Amino acid sequence: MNPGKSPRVRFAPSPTGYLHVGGARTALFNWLFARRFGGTFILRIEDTDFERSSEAMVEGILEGMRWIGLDWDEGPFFQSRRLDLYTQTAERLIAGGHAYYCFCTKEELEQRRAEATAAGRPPMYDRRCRKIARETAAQRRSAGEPCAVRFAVPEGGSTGFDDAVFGRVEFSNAEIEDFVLLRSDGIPTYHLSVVADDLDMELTHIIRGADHISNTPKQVLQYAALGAEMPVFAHVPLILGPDKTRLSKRHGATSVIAYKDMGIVPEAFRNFLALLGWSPGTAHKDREIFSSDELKQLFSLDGISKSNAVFDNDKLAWFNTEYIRAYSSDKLLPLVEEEWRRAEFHPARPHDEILSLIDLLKPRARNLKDFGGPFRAYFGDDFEYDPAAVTKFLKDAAVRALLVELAERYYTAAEFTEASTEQVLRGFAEEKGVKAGALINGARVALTGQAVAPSLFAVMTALGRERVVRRLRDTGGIPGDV
RNA sequence: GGCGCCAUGGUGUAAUUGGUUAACACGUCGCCCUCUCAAGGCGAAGAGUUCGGGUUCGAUCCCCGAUGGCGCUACCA
Repeated sequence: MNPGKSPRVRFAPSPTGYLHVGGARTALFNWLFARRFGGTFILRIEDTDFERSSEAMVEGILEGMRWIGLDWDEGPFFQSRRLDLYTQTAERLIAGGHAYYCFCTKEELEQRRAEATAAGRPPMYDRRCRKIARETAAQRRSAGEPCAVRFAVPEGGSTGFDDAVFGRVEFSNAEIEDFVLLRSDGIPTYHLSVVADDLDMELTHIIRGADHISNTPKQVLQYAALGAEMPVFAHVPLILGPDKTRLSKRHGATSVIAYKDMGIVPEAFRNFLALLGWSPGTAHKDREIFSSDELKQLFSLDGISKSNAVFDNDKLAWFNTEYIRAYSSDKLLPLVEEEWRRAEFHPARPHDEILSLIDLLKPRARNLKDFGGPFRAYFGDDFEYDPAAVTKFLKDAAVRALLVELAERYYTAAEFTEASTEQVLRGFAEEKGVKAGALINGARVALTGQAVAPSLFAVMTALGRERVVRRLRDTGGIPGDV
């Protein structure tokens, strides 16, 4: 790294879709890198493809970044508002003899490309406009003939760069075509706008997806032509779906926000993402859970692996439960409340009771959704009985009848504590000659609607005597097979 | 097709950078615990490092080749 110069990095998504997991990880790595080395993290929106870009997508990207907790120091900058910079850069390139006007139309190019492919030749631009004399070109241009600007790639030799993760990468110039810098409508292509901006924003490190490796030489060529100092390139391997093909909607959620909607805790997602394609190394090889601060302290480019990584939902789910379990109830509350809002559920319990209920339930939570679904019965009376749970533990009419009878024991009991409720139930079971377990399991379903719950007597005291009695009395009316 | 990159159990990653019984985590399976389900505890299966050659006393690690996967191959980014 360049000593004495604090790093400047950027995340530069194009708003043609929501923030997807690959982009999110690239953003995360950039952010981590900047934070680790006291650098600057810049957000730049590459919206020069007017056809496909939209403002809604910009908002979606920002939302995704905020959700995983990535804050940027500069921007967001929009390339669509910086067009002057690109035309100026193109002019500099033309003046220096590194670029030229091309009058070929899109249709002509397509046709020639098709012909070349059919003839088995590489479908590269044949450089015919490169031969047009400068004055002639200027004339045709001022006469109003539409033209694009192409970069004049050197005829021989090769172009390469030292990638911080892949090492030396070299391409023969013969493989690089004279790519378009400025379209005939004056809008720059990606190739031009990236280098113009990366230069203008004085970026020191370009950390981006490995899918950009192949067009990096096009940028290197421009740096050289402009006499500019090259940044350090660090390409990050891609994230694949379980079938090892590029992650796409086919594999389920691809948008980061979808994971929020699925009940994933942002810190868990971030932690999971950080370890996809990066490792803190031997010193921490036995750890998986890293706080944001720890990641900021540990991250470095040389921990990035070279091979693509498969996105594993199971592992993400594991991170999620780890985080939920580790959270204090008041830290978890806002997340749970958001889930409730989404589910249009309005808990009918006082604040402090809600907190202790969260503490009671979180060891069994894998997902924020649990609080809006399976755990509803704890927070209010608006809940449903899980049919599978009913068939499992309440299909016996005798058990149901006993539970109704048991309700009266609790109604008249002197006290209602964890110990006393257990004592009452076990005594009752013995008296009736049934196994306590049968009653306990049945009561669990009657009280919570679920077959899964914390210890029954903890549940009872958490619910309170009034609810327990009422729900047990209603046991007979619970729908399901008897 | 051309060019580039990559290759450690099913998945994510380690391996003092040539010397280990190839480690950890997720997942899977079994047992214990038990009022359910998780968790937890204990244990197991699962890779000889894609394959084939080399270099070396010795290769996961270096070299060559093959195979496979991925990426790029636009007046998209």
